[in-house]
Amino acid sequence: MDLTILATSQLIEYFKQYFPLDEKERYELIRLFAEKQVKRRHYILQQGDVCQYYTFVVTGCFKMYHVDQKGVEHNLQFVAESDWIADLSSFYSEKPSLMYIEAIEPSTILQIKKADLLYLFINHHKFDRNFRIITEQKYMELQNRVLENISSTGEQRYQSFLARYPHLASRLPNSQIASYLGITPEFLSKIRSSLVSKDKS
Amino acid sequence: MDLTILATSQLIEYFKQYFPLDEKERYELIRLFAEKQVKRRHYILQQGDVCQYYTFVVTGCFKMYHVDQKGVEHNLQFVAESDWIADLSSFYSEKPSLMYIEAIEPSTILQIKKADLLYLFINHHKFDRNFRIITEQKYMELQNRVLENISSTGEQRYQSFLARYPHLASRLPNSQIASYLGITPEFLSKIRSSLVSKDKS
DNA sequence: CGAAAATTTGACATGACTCAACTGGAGTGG
DNA sequence: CCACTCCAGTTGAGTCATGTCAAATTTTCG
Repeated sequence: MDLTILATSQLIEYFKQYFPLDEKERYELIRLFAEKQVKRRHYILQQGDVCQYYTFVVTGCFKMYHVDQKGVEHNLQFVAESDWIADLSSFYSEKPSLMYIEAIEPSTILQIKKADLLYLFINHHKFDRNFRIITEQKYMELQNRVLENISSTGEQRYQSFLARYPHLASRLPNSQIASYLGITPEFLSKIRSSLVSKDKS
Repeated sequence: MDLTILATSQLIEYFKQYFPLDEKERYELIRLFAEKQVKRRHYILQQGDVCQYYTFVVTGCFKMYHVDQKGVEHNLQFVAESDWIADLSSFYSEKPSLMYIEAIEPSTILQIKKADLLYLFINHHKFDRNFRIITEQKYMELQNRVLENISSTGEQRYQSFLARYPHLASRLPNSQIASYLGITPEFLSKIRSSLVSKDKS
């Protein structure tokens, strides 16, 4: 049995949210996306490498992060089922990435190479549209995050993260969430214990 | 003389960076984008209104900001010549916006309505591609900003802003830059004076 | 079960905010 | 051309938010 077809059918379902795909388009997805299993703590991108693939997460969960000069990790994003991940800047420029993309859970992914994605864009312009819409949605999310970063305290950002991404919050260690919020794990721990005492009162 | 054609020619030049346009496409741009003059301190979007237009800035400069419950402004972005501005979230959902978009300088803009933009996407798929690329680039920029927000001090973010957007920094009052960076104007002033004494030594 | 990782806690240090007072231009009107 | 106002920017004192480091505790997973 060809597992790729199973995984790809999830990708096809995903695209149907936006626009129905015809048979030729479905065929191209099956042909151009390669399935891969990734173990927990394994990388699909490491700092210094060029990001070669645009990745669709079928099952599992990843984090993309940067490591600064002091060796501290800063989580830029988490992605789980039916979501996309790539370091776009490295992917399009073909320059070494500053990021790591690491599996937080054992995961199944579908990957497409840059040349194949460009082929898709040129020959099936529906994908230009799909990726325009996907990117616009991610842009809005990111804009929201920036707004919170410049206007809210760590406590407010934490509560907002819990409310917005409950499916992620329950799967992630707090230290990872702290890194995403831009605070230290110690400080997040203090926030959490102060929330507990607020709840009681 | 039709000034719209002059302004639109700048828009056409802008699109040429990505892909050349044929005559029909140029004609559609001229037909669907409306030129407008905006005076300093005037708004093209106010909180509570639906964002009706996707706006291309021909000359001048705008800021998009949110006003929180305490009445404090938080600058989400600045845009100047040959750049785009809209509250995408309100534009696509047609729900009231939480943002203001205000001219910082007397400006000339070109605006397109949602229905006309969708018409463009459907009938000239090159624009799906152009806007996919534009949004991808803005996404990368925003991702960079998030990374700085969660990993750097106010001083580092200020220096990085000066280096990355010199054409904006020279035109903006410091209080506006402080709001963009997520710090108070007083604190930015202290950062600036500490940088001066560092320079001397 | 045991080792390693994650979380909590406390003392202290620093970044950043608040508020209020002061300074120094950039208009504006006489 | 001067006096006046107004607003952005600066400065200082006190405070709050968050970071640092180290140690204790709990949880996770092999």
